[in-house]
Amino acid sequence: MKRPLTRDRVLRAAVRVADEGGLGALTMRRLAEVLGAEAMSLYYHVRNKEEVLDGVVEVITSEINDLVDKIDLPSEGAAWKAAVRTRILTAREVFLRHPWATGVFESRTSSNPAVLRYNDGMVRLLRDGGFTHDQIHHALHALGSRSLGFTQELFDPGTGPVTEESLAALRGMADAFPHLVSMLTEIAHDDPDSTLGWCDDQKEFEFGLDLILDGLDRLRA
Amino acid sequence: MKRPLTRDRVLRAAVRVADEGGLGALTMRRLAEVLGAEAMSLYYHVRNKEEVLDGVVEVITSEINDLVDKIDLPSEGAAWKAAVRTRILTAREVFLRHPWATGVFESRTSSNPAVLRYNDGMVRLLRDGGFTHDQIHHALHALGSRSLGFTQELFDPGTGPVTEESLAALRGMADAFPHLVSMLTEIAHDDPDSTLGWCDDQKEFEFGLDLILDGLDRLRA
DNA sequence: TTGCTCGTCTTACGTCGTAAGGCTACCTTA
DNA sequence: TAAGGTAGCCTTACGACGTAAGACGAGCAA
Repeated sequence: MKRPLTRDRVLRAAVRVADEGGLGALTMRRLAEVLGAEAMSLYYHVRNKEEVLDGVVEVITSEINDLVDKIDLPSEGAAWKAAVRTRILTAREVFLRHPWATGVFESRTSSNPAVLRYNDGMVRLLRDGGFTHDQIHHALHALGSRSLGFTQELFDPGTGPVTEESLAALRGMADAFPHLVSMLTEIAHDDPDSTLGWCDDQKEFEFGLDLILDGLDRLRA
Repeated sequence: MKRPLTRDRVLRAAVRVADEGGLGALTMRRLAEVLGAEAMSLYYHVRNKEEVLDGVVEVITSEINDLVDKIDLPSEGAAWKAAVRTRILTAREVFLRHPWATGVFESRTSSNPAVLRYNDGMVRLLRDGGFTHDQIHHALHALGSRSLGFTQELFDPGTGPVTEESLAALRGMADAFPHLVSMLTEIAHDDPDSTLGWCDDQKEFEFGLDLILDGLDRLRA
């Protein structure tokens, strides 16, 4: 890395570092290292680490915008739903490439240009669908982070495949959490194709998304 | 603070420290200080800071469980919706008391007993409503963190009240984000009761919640 | 009395973000 | 062309963090 430092190069390098080593690896020193510079040199291009993280949000969101800008789908009237659905699932792909990034988005109320631009496009699609501005406002809040393609999961029976041990552990909790356990055992039984693990994140995301989009569709004038 | 240290006292103190100074104030040294001890003494009762944070999740969720356990509402058949709604809005109150806590929940896949117990109760209510186990599973994923009463907002026109300056700033962005700006100006105009700020978080939360609950209700057999 | 073990404290290490200021290469301007 | 300034990068150092290693004292068991 011999080229001169740039705010833009710094931010792109930050994404690269996090891609390789996770968010924990994103250190000012490590960031400088991959740029062939010293930590303090970064501060000429960036006020502090917070600004690096803000910049990361911007880089990721720009990546999303580049993708969704290429989508050319009708959005007038009833077509709004498919258009919004595609937009959101496209954005989601970016977060699948940068799994660490959701944590950064969660930690700041991002009002940078890229995020505003993404939301602007969202408002346009909903407007095409015939929603009022007030409805659109509610819709954006109802979608929350889902509009960018990710959700906060609190319920996760465990990553990894459904093993015999985990089923045994489940049976051990049947007394303490009877309803939960009987649900999970049925889930595991219904889907013996257990290599995928307990839950199919993508399917669940789409289920929740469709639930909301269908609900919104019913509100249209 | 002269009483002997306890894992439980440590965890409760952690919640207190975060309540007073935010999550950033939750330091092993600060935590020891409010307990009248030294930092390293904590490690006898707690493996590391991660375990403190896990414990904080447990304390907060227990606080939630204490509240929702007192709810005595019918949940059979169509009554499921009101029961779940009340449960979730009750949980939400706890996070309004501990605003910093959402960040802790987000940062870990919490499978501690308290969270399992909360989810167990949720499954029971949905079961009472007549949902299949498979539907309940989808429902829990669709609700995500909303089942505990909080959401990840990415869209926030700005905290604080709607001032003349912020409206002027809005007009300045009309060229870059036309749809977004025209929506926001209409929102601000429709609701001149601007002291509340741009968005009523509680109203928006309930809107999104009802959207999902209504959608689920239509799936019932 | 002796010795163990439980709970706490002292000291210290490595890592983090970053403040303060030094060094050089280049540009401006007389 | 010489003088001075500034842009860009670096060195050094500080305080805060999590925590490893082990010392210390009190209480109990033998």
